[in-house]
Amino acid sequence: MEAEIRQRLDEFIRRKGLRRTTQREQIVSVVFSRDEHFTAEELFERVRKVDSETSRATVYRTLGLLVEADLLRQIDLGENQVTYDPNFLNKPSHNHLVCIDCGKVVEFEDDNVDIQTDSVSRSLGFKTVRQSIKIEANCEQLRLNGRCPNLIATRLTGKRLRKKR
Amino acid sequence: MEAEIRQRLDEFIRRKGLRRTTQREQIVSVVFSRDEHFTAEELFERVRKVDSETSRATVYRTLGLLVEADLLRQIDLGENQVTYDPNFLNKPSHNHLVCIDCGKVVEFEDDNVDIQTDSVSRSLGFKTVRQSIKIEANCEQLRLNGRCPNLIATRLTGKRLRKKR
DNA sequence: GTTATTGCAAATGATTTGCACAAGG
DNA sequence: CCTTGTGCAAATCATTTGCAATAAC
Repeated sequence: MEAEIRQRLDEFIRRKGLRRTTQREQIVSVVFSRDEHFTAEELFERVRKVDSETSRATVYRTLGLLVEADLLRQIDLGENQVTYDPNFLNKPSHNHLVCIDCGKVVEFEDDNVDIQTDSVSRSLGFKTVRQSIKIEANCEQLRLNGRCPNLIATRLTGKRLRKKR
Repeated sequence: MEAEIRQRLDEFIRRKGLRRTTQREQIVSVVFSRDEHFTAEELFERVRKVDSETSRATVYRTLGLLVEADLLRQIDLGENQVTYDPNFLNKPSHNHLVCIDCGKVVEFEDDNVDIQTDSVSRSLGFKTVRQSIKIEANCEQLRLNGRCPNLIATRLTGKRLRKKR
């Protein structure tokens, strides 16, 4: 994975007449070191642990680059900050289900859904380039058993639940 | 339509122990006087024409109320501001296709899509509460004939194309 | 050497909030 | 009256930008 990312990025950098810098290298390796979604601020903090000099501005600028190079995608999870998803290289057509009970985000790929949405596009006279689906849903286990396995899993892994505000 | 909105809003206001104010009445009637999507700022300008005293803060606060009452929905069209959609009362399960060529937004409802996404939810152990789908697509007519009827229609009706930035 | 890139701090822009006054019930 | 709502201006918060210094190529 790493290799393909480097390659794509180098290609992008060459094509655009940009430069390979230490900061970009570091940011990219932090971005793709995990498959979790993140915000710019969260990335900034992670990057700072690797290099305490890197500025917030450079993080934002590099994020813009990665999105432009289509290595990273912005997704809308209903927060006030933009969320970034590093998993589109592995799962080019995945979408997101957000648990209303615990905030957990589940990624899914489903060909039938894609077929249906493509069909909608076509019938409207368009050709789908990309789509984003967000399903907000309740956990059935919680409703039936009063316990949400996702909630528990989420607590255990320490993943962030819903945003404060 | 108007009647049902008033009724729902009154019910919401009563239930929450809120008050009916001139500003709220005016804002609501402006919001539902058209079926176009709008931003808070655009609404503010429209409201100002009716009552030049109304503040931006009240517009924002009322928007929050309407969303909470589920009379209005926030949608993500990839702009930097939140977009509001007043059409969910008429079309409870509609979604959006955005033309990459001209920025036109087309609303669509499709039962098959809903069936597929519900099925995805179920298979993951969830129960869908709501979903939002954004299809980004190219206009086939533009590709085939070099002309985009939507683009033309959009120009004629003077609707806003893509955001500046 | 050029030209792109960085870090910093200041600017921006949308949205929110504290507060004194006004208005609904 | 008593409490909620409003307008105003200031505050927030994420993100962007101008600029002088720094680093790619």
